[in-house]
Amino acid sequence: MIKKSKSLYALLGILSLGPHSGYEIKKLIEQSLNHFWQEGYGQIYPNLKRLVELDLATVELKKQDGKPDKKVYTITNLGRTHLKNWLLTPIQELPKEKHEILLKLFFGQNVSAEDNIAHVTLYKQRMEEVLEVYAHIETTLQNYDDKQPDTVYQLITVRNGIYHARAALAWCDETIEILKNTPKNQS
Amino acid sequence: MIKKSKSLYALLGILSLGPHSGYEIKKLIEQSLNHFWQEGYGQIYPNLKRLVELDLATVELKKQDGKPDKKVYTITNLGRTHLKNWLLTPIQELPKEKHEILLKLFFGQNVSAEDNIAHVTLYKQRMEEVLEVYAHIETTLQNYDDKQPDTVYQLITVRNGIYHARAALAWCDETIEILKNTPKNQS
DNA sequence: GTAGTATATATCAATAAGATATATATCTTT
DNA sequence: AAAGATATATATCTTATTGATATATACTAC
Repeated sequence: MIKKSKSLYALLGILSLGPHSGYEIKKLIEQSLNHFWQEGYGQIYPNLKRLVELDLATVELKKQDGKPDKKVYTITNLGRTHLKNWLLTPIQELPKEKHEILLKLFFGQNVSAEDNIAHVTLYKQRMEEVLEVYAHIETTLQNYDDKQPDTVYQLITVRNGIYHARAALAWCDETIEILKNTPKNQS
Repeated sequence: MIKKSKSLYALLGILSLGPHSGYEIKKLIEQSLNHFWQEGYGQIYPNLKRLVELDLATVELKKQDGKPDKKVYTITNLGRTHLKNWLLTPIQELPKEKHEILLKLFFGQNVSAEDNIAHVTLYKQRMEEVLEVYAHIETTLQNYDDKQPDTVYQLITVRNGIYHARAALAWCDETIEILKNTPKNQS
């Protein structure tokens, strides 16, 4: 166990799939983990250095033609052990959300019902787009003939996104109906 | 508009409900906003100072019998204007979640299916407890005879929590079934 | 009387987020 | 061919946030 920070484990997890540079890791997180995890460069580069200092990864400078040189990080056996230890540790706490639209709605009596309906309508549109993206990823994963062992794990995380998005859409419909029947009480 | 930070608006929103001390605000956020918003003392006290500096709130020292003195903050008219401006601004982005269990499951091929099922089972238990809490709050809100204007807004935020929790539980059931049918592939 | 809890404010260190600086190279448009 | 946008790649800086801790008062329960 290193610390409470899960950033290092996120990086170790990515490196367990293969050697990567910091830039590649950022792209990978944006493409695959974005709906439940985010890391910025300000976290990735210092933490990759730390991984090397802790002997959990090694670095190698790779020269590329037509592109700037890159530093490729490879997980060590010690790194794999640390990752597995963390993967076996029971989850500590439930995810904490910072949900801007709910914060606005909680103080909704300061503005009109119409203004609040507008927020929910916009949120619904965004979530419909998100759901489409997830549905597309799901289809892609299901069409893999070669059932690689990690496909199942990618699938269940995407399925989580789909469940969440559908729940959000149902809540939007209910909320819009409730707010439509709210008497005007502009303060 | 002050900054990108929504902490100040969360504080202004609380103060729009009535004058409060920093300690009271912390308790209020823990009790009412916890499922979609969190603030620590390290945010609350410095930001209350900022609110006063920006003329968005005023302070008053209140002596109490049996309890330490407290500083009561009151929202100003300028503060209400700022709050309303923010409440009328369309939501900027979708909530970003840091979801520990999904991070672990994404790298789940590094351990056994049973280990991953254990995580989901624990998560399901936690979410069942959370759902019960929300359901209780919902009942309390619905039993208010005097339909205060802000009750509706509290209700829709709690309903959001209920939708989320139910979706999480359904996902847990599906995920456990999928993982039960996963061949052993301990790496 | 002393341990624990509640009230109340403040602050520090660690972590995280967001933005920007720097550099190389390609591709597209004028 | 110059200009501008985009992609690759790393690094860093400031601000924001979290989590923990320090300080103090006073009530409650054993």
